[in-house]
Amino acid sequence: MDERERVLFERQAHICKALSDPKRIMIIHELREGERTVGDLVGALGLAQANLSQHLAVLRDKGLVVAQRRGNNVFYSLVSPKITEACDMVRQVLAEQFERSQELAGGLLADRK
Amino acid sequence: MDERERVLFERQAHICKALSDPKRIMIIHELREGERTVGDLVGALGLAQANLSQHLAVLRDKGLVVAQRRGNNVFYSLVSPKITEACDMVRQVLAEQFERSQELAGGLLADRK
DNA sequence: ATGCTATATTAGCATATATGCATAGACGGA
DNA sequence: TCCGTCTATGCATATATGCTAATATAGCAT
Repeated sequence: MDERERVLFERQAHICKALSDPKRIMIIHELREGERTVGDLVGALGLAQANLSQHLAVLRDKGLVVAQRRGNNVFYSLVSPKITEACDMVRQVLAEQFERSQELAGGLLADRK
Repeated sequence: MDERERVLFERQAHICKALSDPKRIMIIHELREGERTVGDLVGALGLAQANLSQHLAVLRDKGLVVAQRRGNNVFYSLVSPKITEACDMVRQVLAEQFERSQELAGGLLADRK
């Protein structure tokens, strides 16, 4: 495993870390519909403004969202649709996990009859 | 945002958290070639056995890998190819980030001449 | 049983992260 | 300029994470 690859893995890990908080996933989920102001997000997600702003800062630092100030508001949007796709793939992993646990549950019922 | 969705986001976050460490990404990268014993992984990745074992435990707990004992060895493998796909999508996000920074760098050079 | 190899777990420490609260900064309007 | 609104930052604290070293468990062979 060479050094270059090691660095890539590290950066990949950083991106995943940005996605590893439910509130940040909610933010991304909301932004997939289009750009939103901080106030919009506070309303939609019911988070405290300061807290939301901190999570937005994390997403900004990892390069997943961009902020544009327009007048009194700051509009956030996703840097790339790939981000949504990545989240969707993780969702699919999750879906498979549920399927597997349903199979197990089904097995239990089958044993019973 | 209903309760059900909130729970999903939390579980999604847990999966991402499992992917948010470079060593664990290396493990997954290695496992995409097929199943590996803990010893194989120690050799391939150059991690301390105890440390590796802990990371494997994380991946196990989050349901991303499975362990099967055969004789004296424990073989690990990915539960699903979707996991690899999810990692690949994250990699693509990373790739886009590099492209963007190259564009910026290109802009600098252009300004200079 | 004993010992050997392979793997897992525990404890302790250092570092990082999330959160709430208070406050600071930016912008538009009077 | 002063005010009100929108957004960001700093600080204190609680919790989580990763690492190492030591120890425990499981299976195989003698």
